[in-house]
Amino acid sequence: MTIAGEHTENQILTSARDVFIAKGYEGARMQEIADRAGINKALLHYYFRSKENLFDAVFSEVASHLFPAMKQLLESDLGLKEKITFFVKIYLKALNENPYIPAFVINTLNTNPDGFLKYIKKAGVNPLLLQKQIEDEAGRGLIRAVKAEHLLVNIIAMCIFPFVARPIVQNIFEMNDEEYRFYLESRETEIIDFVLKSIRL
Amino acid sequence: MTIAGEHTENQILTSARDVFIAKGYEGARMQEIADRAGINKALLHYYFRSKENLFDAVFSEVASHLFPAMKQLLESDLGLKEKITFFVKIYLKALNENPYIPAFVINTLNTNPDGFLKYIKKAGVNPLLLQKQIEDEAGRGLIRAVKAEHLLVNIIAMCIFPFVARPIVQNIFEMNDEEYRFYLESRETEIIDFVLKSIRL
DNA sequence: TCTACATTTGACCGCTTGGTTAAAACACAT
DNA sequence: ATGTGTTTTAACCAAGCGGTCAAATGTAGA
Repeated sequence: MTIAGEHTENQILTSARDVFIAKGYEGARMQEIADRAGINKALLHYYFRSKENLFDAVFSEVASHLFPAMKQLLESDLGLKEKITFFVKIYLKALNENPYIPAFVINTLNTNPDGFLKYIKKAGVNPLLLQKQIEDEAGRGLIRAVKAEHLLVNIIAMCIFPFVARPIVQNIFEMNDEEYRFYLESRETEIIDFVLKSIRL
Repeated sequence: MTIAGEHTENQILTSARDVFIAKGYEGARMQEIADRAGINKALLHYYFRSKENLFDAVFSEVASHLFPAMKQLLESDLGLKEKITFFVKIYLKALNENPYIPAFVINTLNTNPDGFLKYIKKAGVNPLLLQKQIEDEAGRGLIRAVKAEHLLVNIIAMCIFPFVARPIVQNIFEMNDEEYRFYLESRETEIIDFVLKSIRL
């Protein structure tokens, strides 16, 4: 692969990601991806043999950024409260930089449930360590006992939801875009506070 | 409209809802909707002039079931803790009966953001009442002070997330379908407990 | 400059899609 | 039975889709 070739390939991947995220798999058009990449449509098939291949390439790139940070943090040796604090901060920062990814993932997840297991499995997120830490700190009277599979889901849910359901939330609370940006910012301390308050003794 | 006609129309709406939810707007095929309804494809256009019209009909029906229950509960005169308890129970029950609706709504919300505001506005969910009640009960020392726009979002997020991200959650925690059903059931008391613990003084 | 290979293009293809049409089948009041 | 309006159908259409192909262009070493 030449340097020019790599540049073209990256251009395609970037354009494809944008279009797939905005329109979903079925709604995305190979022509539009080609146009945005500034190339001929036939060239898409030269680099990625089919639409499905192209989508797989895009998705695996997105997925590869999704889990490792989570895994790394879960396996660090911080105290639980610090771990939760950092996790929420890192996670919300990542979401702010890619606000459309969760909806994209959810959409793909539900219209095409197959083909995901490999990415999830490969990520190797292991909640057992978290459970152990919870039990340990609960035993030492630092927090109350909670189940890891609920705590983790609760935290992630609270982080992601305002991004995937933005139009609903924004409208019910009658915020403009500026106010919503502010609202998203304020959720960082709010979620951390909410969780820590809940798991205190 | 004759009785037979109404029957056909309902048949179409039911089939259309199933297909739209399973495949999304772009992925849904008029032919498949017709087949499932046991009728000719041309008859779809006789009752609903276009695919877009049919989708609107389906979505407005779904949306009309989404908010009224929420609104009614928020405006009832229960104490906050009872209100939260009932809300989670009712909401999870509705989700269990229609587990694919949230993903469908999120998908539509993000690929076609327009046309939603009317349903949301019409629903008239008013969080001001909730905020007032929170301030009141906080003033009386029953709970700590929280912001309604965070509390409400937190609760709904925790309820919905395991339904829209089921494949991920199920896989990370290595559950089979039976175990996941059980997990979803256990979340009811877990969420209620998590929230009430968080807002205690 | 010639050669061999990778990259890029415009034109094209078969198929599926949402949508139309004219006629048939039905329902029902007279 | 007949006429009238509604409901249903098979056949069809133009447009748009993902994908292909042969030819053109670029790029490097010999």
